[in-house]
Amino acid sequence: MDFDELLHRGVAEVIVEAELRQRLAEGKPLRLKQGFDPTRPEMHIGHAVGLRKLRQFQELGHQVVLIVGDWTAQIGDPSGRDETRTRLSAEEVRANAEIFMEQFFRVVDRQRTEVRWQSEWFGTFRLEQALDLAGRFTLAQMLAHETFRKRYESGAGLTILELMYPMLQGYDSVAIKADVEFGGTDQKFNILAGRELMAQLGMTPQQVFLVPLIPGTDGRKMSKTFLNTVDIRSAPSEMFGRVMSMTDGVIPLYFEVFTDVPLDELAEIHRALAEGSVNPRDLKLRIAREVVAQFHSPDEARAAEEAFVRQFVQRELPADIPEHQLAVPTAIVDLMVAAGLAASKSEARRLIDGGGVRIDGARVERYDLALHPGAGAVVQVGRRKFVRVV
RNA sequence: GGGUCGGUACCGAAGUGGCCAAACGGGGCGGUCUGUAAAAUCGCUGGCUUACGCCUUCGCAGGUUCGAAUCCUGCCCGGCCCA
Repeated sequence: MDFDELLHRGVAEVIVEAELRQRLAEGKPLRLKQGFDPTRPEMHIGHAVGLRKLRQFQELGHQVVLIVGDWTAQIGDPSGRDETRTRLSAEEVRANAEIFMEQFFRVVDRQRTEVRWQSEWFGTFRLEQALDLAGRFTLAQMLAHETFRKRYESGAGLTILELMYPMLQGYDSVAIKADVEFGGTDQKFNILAGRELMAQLGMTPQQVFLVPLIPGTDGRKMSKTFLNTVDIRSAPSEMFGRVMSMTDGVIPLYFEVFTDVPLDELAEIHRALAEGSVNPRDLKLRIAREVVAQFHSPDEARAAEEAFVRQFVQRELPADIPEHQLAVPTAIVDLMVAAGLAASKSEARRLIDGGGVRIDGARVERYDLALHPGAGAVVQVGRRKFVRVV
């Protein structure tokens, strides 16, 4: 991969690009810092954009340094937050770190990664050092940060502790001698603080590498609250389906950031979409296949695709239907609740009223329809929930 | 510390004594259509009940009333203004 693609494909901003380019050209291994906030260990593929970048750098021989923010987790990153965040216990941090790393190393090469905990240097930090740090930044500098300024001006709570956050994150860079720090665009301020601090201490300031926020499957900001995420920990079939539900508008971008499809082919895809000479579904299948292959394996991706095509394109029953054991004849509504197809009997009835429930393909009309043990009947709710009665 | 406005279902937001399980919008779920896309369109969106109906819910706790989300008292939480 050439430097142009490395520094531009799926990248929001590089500061200072000319310097980083120079360092890359020198060919010496760079230390790439990636911080991790242990308050939020769950990742979706939006986060993977940055991980893929780290991997690409690793392929060129560079070293990733993953920092577990066990100390700053006590403060809570104020970036983009309106409220003070809750703190975590040491056990919670440890458990979250494990969850995080399991996902992280699905993309990033473990062999070329050094894992460091903030407590290594902050655990023995003296007040003297903390004061020295605080003395290197002015209030005006901190208030230049949009988040801080808004909270300060609106009269909402803003503690001195929170003002320390960027300094601590910056000190991490000093401690591990980072050459480049990676992060989302929301990390710009914090990473720049590190750059500033390093310069003050006579070190070569780290370069800033910012990756963009990727829209979710519906085109809005990818967020749990919109239910438009594709979670890295989701099972292959689930992941495949979630990717397939993407709206057409994000297809080109997803190709760009989640696959290695060459740039000229990317342009080709753009054109084909615009003139309607390709079925968008086929493009989506390809993205889904590549995404699942990355987080699981090519074999699982193939299996997920086959299952998907069978179930949703050919409209056949999925190969793998969960079974529900029955001891005595049971009314359909009770079965639905017991098998998790409906949250309550009232909901089960509403689903039946709405025509969303089928047994062996035939629409259910009555609430009291009985199912018998061992019948092997397949109960379907909506398009994707199935249970076989045994 | 004072003043003031407010806390309603997943979210936003009406309702200000009975017609309120609670308008409307969003989201979600389901039907039709389809490419598990979008757009359209129809229905549902507290629980129990085959059903009549019953039960729980409008920040929390009490009270007034035949009857309260709506009135009163206390408490908790938030916004704005003053100090």
